[in-house]
Amino acid sequence: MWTQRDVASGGKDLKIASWNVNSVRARLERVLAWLEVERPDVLCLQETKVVDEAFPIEPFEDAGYQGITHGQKTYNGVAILSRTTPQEICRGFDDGDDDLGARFLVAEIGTLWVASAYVPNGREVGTSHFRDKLAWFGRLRSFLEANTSPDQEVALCGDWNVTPDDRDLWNPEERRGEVHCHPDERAALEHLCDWGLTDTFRMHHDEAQRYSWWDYRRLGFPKNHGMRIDLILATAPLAERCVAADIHREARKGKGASDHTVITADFE
DNA sequence: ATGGTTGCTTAGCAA
Repeated sequence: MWTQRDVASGGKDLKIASWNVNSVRARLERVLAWLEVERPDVLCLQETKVVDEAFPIEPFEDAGYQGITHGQKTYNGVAILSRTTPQEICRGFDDGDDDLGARFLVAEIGTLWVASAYVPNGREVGTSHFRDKLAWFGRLRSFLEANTSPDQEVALCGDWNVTPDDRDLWNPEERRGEVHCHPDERAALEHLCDWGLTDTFRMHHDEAQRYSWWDYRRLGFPKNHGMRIDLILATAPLAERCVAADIHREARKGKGASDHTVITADFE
C-alpha cells in the first residue's frame, strides 16, 4: 500500500487527522485554512451536522481531497476526506439496531482502513443515553470482529466522548464518576482497545493537561479547562509505524472555533 | 442546582 501512496503523495509518510468540527458549514473556512497548511493525507470529521446532499464537498475537492460522507439533518454526521480515493466500506454498524444518528463511517484507502466515529455523548450517568453509549462501544467491537482484523492496518479516528484516564481532564477529582470519566466508560474504551488498538497520542506523550475539547459555556479554553476525548486509535501494524502524534491547540483559538480542536498522527 | 456558549432551526434541543 505504501507504494501506491508514494506515488500519490510524493513521499512514504502518512498523516491522518481527526476533527470534531461542530458543523462543517460553519467551520468551512477554518478547516480549509488548516488543511492548506498541514496537508494531511486523510481527515476524519465528526459533527458535520448536514445531510449528504448539502455537504460542501466542492471546496474540499478544490483543495485536493475526495470525500465520503454519512450525515443527517441538524445533529451528528461524519465524513472522511482523503487525497487518494476513499472506497466506502460501511456506514453505521449494519447490525440492525438503532443507529443513534449518523455516527460511524468506514473507508478503505489503499489497503488501509479508516473510520470516523462520533460516540454518543451519554448525557448523564444512569440514563438510557448513557447505557446506549456503553453499548455503542460493544457494537463497534463486534463490527470490527466481524469485518476486519487487528492484523490489518486500521485507524479509528474520532470523538470518543471518554477521557482515557485522569491525565485527560483538568478536574478529575471534581468530576469523578461523572459522564466522560466514569469507570464504565473507561472500561468500555479499554475493552475496545483490547481488541488490538493503541492510543497513538500516548505512544509519544505522557503528560497531563493536553486536551482536545474545551467547553464553550464555561469559557474553558483560555483557562485550559478541557478534556482529551478525541483519539486516533491504530492497530499494531499501523501503530508500529507511528512516529508522531499531536493535538493542534492553535486551531481552537480565536472567534469561530469548534469546541474541539484537530488531532493528528503521523506514520512512516 | 445552575450557569455559561454555540449551531441548527427558528423555540427548543443537543452538546
